[in-house]
Amino acid sequence: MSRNRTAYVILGMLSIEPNKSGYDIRKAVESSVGYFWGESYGQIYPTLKRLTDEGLIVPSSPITGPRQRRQQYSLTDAGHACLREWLALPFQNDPPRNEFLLKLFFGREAPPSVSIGHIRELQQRNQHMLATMLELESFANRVGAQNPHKPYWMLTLSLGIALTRAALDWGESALATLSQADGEDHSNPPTEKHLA
Amino acid sequence: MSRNRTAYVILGMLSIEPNKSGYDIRKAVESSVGYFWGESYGQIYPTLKRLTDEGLIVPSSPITGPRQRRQQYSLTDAGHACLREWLALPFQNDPPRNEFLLKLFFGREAPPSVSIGHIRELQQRNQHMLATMLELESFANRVGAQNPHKPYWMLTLSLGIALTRAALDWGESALATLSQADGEDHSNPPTEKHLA
DNA sequence: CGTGGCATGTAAACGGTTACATGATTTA
DNA sequence: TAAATCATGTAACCGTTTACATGCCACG
Repeated sequence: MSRNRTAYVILGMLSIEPNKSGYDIRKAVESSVGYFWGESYGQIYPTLKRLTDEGLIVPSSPITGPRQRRQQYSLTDAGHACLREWLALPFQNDPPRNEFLLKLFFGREAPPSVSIGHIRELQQRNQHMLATMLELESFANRVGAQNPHKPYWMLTLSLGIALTRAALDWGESALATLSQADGEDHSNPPTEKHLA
Repeated sequence: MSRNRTAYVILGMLSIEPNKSGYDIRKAVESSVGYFWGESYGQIYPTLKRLTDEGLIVPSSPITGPRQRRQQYSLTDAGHACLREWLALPFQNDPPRNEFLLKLFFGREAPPSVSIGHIRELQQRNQHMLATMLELESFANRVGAQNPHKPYWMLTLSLGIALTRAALDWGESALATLSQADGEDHSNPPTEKHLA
């Protein structure tokens, strides 16, 4: 039943702003929902073709020949309806896969410095993410005050910001905990046995 | 270069407690790291065979015939080393894909009640998750006080708890925001046009 | 003895990324 | 016109899930 989610990303982006090419869509995804969703060209272009075949989108501007530059698309009424239908369906939580937490969970197999290093790296990435999202937030506040999508965009942003802040707080105390343990507990990692 | 992550989950679980079967490993994953990692049998069993071929694990108990019941495995020294090597490698953050946020981002395409419903559903799932994790936490505190893995397990748990709490807080205020908007703004969702 | 659940395993399909190929446009 | 970059597209591969097949064991 459930179709490719990439299709709905495309429909959604075109519903916000018509006349977008595959390239445009990719860019828009990256710069708006990039912190919780990713798409690759290898997924976008075939899906654009499929959606066209199904009549959910239409090529809107220059159709000059194969490999033309900047082929743009817009939603049809059917496409619009399809998007709304999907929106009303219950969301699935995508299977959780957090390699950072996985390594931390098995952390006792290695010296504490390994886990400490991972947490420091996580902190850096989160600080960077936080800065990006705050920038996006203030940008959205300055521009487009009356954009009807804005309330929803701000909601997604504020969740991202809240989660990242919580993670940063956690990281601080986790580093404190592990540094302390590192000082006390040196025999922890079970080192290679010296067998013949 | 990078091999299947399932392999490391298996190595990690066997490093914590040897003599586990594929079934055991699946159960252990579900009940310990289930809130940030998932594995399916279709992934575990082939990987067990491959790891055996590569000498990273060994079948430890009854080898009676094909399809024997409860074939168990343990780590070899090579397997142990392989696990530690992987632990020290930088973690990759898995591509973010949050369908809830995606639907919320496009939320203005539908009536506010749709987004409100999704957020309510999210709140319920998160409350359930929080309860599970808090239970796990108190269990870990009661039992296994001197388990050497415990500090690391508690760290992963506390991050999960912190993130879930942050999400719940966000959900409350998001519901308030949207309910308010729902009252004021009824013309928002562009409804189906009445064309012949 | 037979039924239901436990445990193992496999094949096929799927969603997605990666790497590559290619044309078209800008810029120097 | 040469080089760089923009934009489109495709084929191969990969990890994972799903559905199914199959025996084994416990329990009525």
